[in-house]
Amino acid sequence: MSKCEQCIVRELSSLKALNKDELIKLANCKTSYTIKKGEPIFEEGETINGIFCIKDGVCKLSKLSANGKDQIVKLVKSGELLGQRSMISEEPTNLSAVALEDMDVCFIPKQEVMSYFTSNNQFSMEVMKSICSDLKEADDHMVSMAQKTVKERLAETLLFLEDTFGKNDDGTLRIQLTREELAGMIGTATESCIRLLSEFNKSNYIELVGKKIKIIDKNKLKRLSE
Amino acid sequence: MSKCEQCIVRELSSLKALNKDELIKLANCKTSYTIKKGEPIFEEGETINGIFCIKDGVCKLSKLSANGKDQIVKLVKSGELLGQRSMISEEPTNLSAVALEDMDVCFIPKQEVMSYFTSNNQFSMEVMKSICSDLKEADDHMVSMAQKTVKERLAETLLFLEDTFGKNDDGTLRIQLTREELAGMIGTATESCIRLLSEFNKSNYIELVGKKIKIIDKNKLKRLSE
DNA sequence: AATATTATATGATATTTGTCATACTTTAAT
DNA sequence: ATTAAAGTATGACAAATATCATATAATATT
Repeated sequence: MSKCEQCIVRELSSLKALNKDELIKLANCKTSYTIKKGEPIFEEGETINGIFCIKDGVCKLSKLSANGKDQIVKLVKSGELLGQRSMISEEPTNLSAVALEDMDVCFIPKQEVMSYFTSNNQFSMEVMKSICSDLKEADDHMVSMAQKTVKERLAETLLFLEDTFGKNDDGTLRIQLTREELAGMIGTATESCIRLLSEFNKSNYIELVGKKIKIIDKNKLKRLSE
Repeated sequence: MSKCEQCIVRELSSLKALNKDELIKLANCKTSYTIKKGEPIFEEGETINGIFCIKDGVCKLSKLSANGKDQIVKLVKSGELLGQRSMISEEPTNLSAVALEDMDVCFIPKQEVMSYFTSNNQFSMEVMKSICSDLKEADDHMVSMAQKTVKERLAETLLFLEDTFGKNDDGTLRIQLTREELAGMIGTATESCIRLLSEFNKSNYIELVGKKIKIIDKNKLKRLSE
């Protein structure tokens, strides 16, 4: 059982509002474990009795739609918390969380989080702010989906992926998504996604290095996305 | 200056967690006013230093997209609070709020709300829950936008409007939206929306009574929306 | 190593949706 | 009351996107 004090999640998430005593309590009640790429952290419909701290790795939050396609709602990366929404609402989650890479995760039981809510007002405010920020993102995302073309959304998403997850040494996007997953992010058919990637490739906006994607012309993509 | 105790907003919103003393304080610091149909409560980019209580009427929360179309993100009706997101984030709002009918509204200054957050933990939890519920709705809405056809979304939206705002005596939807606004809700061109309404009309799923819409076959619409 | 499976790619085609033009109807303004 | 403006409606067409078919490449399995 490691201490939580130097953990990246404590540094970056709402947990930064916790004091020393609370951190010690936290270290004693958390459970940590690893999740292999492709495995779920939780699935649509489950009740979540606590929150997950992402120490390492990235996962996708997705929802299976009526037509059988998996819509990716959000990517969550190390330093972030997961499951707050469902825990606070006391409702089963509407999303599945599946690891895109091997992950290190901790689980904090609900009881513990609730005790912070009552004892530490700053923590409550931090959590509120982070949910508000999710809400703003979700609204903006919704407007994108409703008003932008698939091409615009693909350009936007590629830029987002580079900004958020960075590049490998060879310049390709560090985060590894299949074409199907990328299509699931922008809300389109896999074939349409592949076709547009080819088009971007031919136009020299991006370069396809096997399955990997390298952004060549950020400005063009940015202009395209607006 | 009226008391807040019997107000519908106090009954239905997070304000139900306030105690007597807090309600008296609230009644003393709130400002109430009316807003005419078509007028804004606030506009995209404004900083919001408090929350609005909707005593009567309905307003639309919308965002102007790059292509000049107004995407309606949410409708807010009497009994609900407005502006929490922006106030808590301490960021300018990303949405405009415009009255769809004449409205009665109260404004509670930020300072006052913040004092409830520190003094009344149950109030904080209620606000958190309501934002979480907005977030869930936004995510679901996003998936709809991404995965459903315009026809499915129109069917879904018509059912939502009847369920949420009810019917007039003649069976038409109580909430009065222009075709452009309805198109703005489902994220499509006004002409496409009108065309599909005509189609639904011909198929006897709905009846167009002038500008008003009357749902005839709920089940067919429900099946269509899935 | 050989085979099966999955992911990526592309063509052909159908369907959906947007755009532009125009007419008609209702509402607002003078 | 007349005119202007805005909202509703529909046709014709273009553009975007999905679907189905098939080929190839990469990966996993035996």
